[in-house]
Amino acid sequence: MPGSDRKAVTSSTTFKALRVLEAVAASPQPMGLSDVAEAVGFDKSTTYRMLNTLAEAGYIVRDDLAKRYSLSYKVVYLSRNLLAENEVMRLSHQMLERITAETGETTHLCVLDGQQTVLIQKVKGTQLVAVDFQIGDRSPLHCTSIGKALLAFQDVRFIEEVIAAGLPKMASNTLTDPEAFRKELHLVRAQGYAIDDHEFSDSMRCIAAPIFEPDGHVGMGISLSGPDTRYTLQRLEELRGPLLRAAWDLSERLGGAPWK
Amino acid sequence: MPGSDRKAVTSSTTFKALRVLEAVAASPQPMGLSDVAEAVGFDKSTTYRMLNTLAEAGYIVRDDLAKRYSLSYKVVYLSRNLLAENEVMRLSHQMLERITAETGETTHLCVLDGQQTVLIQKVKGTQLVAVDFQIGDRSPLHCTSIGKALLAFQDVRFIEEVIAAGLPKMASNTLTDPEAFRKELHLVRAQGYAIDDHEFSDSMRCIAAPIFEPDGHVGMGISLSGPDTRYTLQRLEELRGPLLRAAWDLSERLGGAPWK
DNA sequence: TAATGAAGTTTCATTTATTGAAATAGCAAA
DNA sequence: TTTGCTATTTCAATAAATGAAACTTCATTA
Repeated sequence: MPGSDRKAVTSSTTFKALRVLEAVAASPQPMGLSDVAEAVGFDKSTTYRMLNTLAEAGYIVRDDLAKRYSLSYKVVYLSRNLLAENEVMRLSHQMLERITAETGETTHLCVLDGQQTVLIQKVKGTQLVAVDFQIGDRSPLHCTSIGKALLAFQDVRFIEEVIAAGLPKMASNTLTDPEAFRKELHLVRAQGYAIDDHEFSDSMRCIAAPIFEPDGHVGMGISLSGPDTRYTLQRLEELRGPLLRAAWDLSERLGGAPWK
Repeated sequence: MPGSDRKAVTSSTTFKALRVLEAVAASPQPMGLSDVAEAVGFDKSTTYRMLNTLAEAGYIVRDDLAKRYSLSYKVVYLSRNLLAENEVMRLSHQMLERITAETGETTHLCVLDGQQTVLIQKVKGTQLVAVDFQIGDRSPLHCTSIGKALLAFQDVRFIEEVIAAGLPKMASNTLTDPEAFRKELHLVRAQGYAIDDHEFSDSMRCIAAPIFEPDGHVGMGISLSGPDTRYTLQRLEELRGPLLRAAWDLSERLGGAPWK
C-alpha cells in the first residue's frame, strides 16, 4: 500500500467511533447526544450507539443526570508509555530547565509524530508574554522551526512525502515552493538548527534544534518560541548558543552522535 | 439502563478496535501483527484491518520496514483538555511543590475517574527510595488512601455501587467487609483525610486528602505514598499537617468549601 | 393544566460491513 | 533451493450496523 493508490482495508465503523471520541475530546465542556451528532454529522441513533460503546469501554464518561458526555482519563492512561518518567524524559527536562534558567524563556520539547510535531514537555520561563502551547499540541513540519529541525534529519523519502502532501501558506514568510523548501532543509541540516521567521505565524518567531539518538536518528528536538516583538532576529541569535549547547549535551548524554 | 440488567446498544466492531489500540498502547515496544492478534485473541485478518484503521486515523504508527506498530502521540493530543495548563492545574502544582518542599516526599495529585483514581500530576521529593507511580496510572478506590479520600465524599448511591462491584483483597489489611468499609468511609469523612496502612500493598503506606470544588463536590485529591520502612504511622502523623493545610488552601483558592 | 417542542432512546427491515478460513505473497533462515 | 513463518488478500457467509420512524421523557410555554 505505501505509495500505492489502493487504500488498505479498514473498518468504517471504527472510523465513526473515533470521530465521536475526537468530538467529545475536543469539547471544553460536556456534550449532549444532539451536540455530538451535529459535530460528527452522523444519525442520532448511530451516534448514540457509539457514545454507549465508548462509555462502556471507558473512554468517555456519561453524566446520567445531565445526559452529557465528557472525555475519560483513560486516554491519559493509554499515554503512559509515551510520557513515562524515564531517563530520556528526565535528562530532557533538565536541559529544558537549563535553557530556561539561562534565558528566562519558555522552552519546549517536541517529538515527530507522523507528519507533525507534538509538544511533550515544557518549562515555563519568567516572561509574562509568552507563546502558550499545551502538552499534546501538534504543529506542522513545513513552517515551524521545530518541524524543519526534525524534518531536515529524516531520510529523503520521508521528506519528499511531506513535500508531496503540500506546503500550505500559513504566514507571510511560509516557504511554499518545493525547491526553496528543499534548500531550506539543506541549510538547516548544515547549520544544525532552524529558525521560523514569520513562517507559521506573523506574530511569532522560533528557533529549534534536533536531538540525536545513538543510531543517529532524530525523533525529537528542543524549541524556543515567542512574540516577534521580543524575539527579534538578534534575540534568536542570543538564544542560539544556549539552545545548541543543550541540544548537543542532551544528544551526547543519550549516546547520540550529532552531526555525523 | 442504569441499574438495569439490559445493556445499552453498542458496537462490537468498535470494541474490537479499542482492544487492539489498548494492546499496542500497553506494549513497551513496537508489536507485529501476530503479536497483536495473539494479545487480543482476534483472527489475523480482523486484527490487520483494525491496525490499518487505527493507523489511518492517526492513533498508531506503522513502521513499514519492520512491519511493527506503536502508539501515536494522538492520544496525548486527545488528552489536551484534561491536562491543560489552567488555573486549577497551576494552583494544584504549587500546592504539591509546597508539600514536597516542607516534607521532602513525592506528592501526587489524582482525579476520580469511574471507579478508579488517575494520577495526573506529581512532584518528586528528595528521597531516593520512593513509590514510582506514573502520570496516567490508575488505582482502586477501596484500598488506597486517595481512593478512600475521594470516595468518602461522593453520594451514597455511588459508594454503594463501588461496594457492590466488590472489595477484593489486595494486601494484608484490605477492608473486604462492606460494613467495615462503610465505617471506614464515615471515619474518613469525619477526619477529612484517609490513611492506607497495608491495604493496597504490604510494602507501602499512604495518606491522602480531598480537594473541594465550589459546589462542594470532590473530584480530586492529594496523596503522599512511600515505603513502609520510612512511612511509619508516626511519619504519616508528621505528614498530615502539611497535607491538610495544602488541601485546605487549595480548596479555598479554588473557591471550594471544605467540611460543609 | 395541557400542549408543544426538543432531546434522548428504541425498534427493526434493509443494507452494509465484517468476519475469518483459506489462499497467496514476501522474506529470512537453514 | 527449500522451509517456515509473518503479513496480506480474497470473498462467501454471516453478523453487525444503519437510520428512518416511532416512542419516551421532560422542560417550556400558553
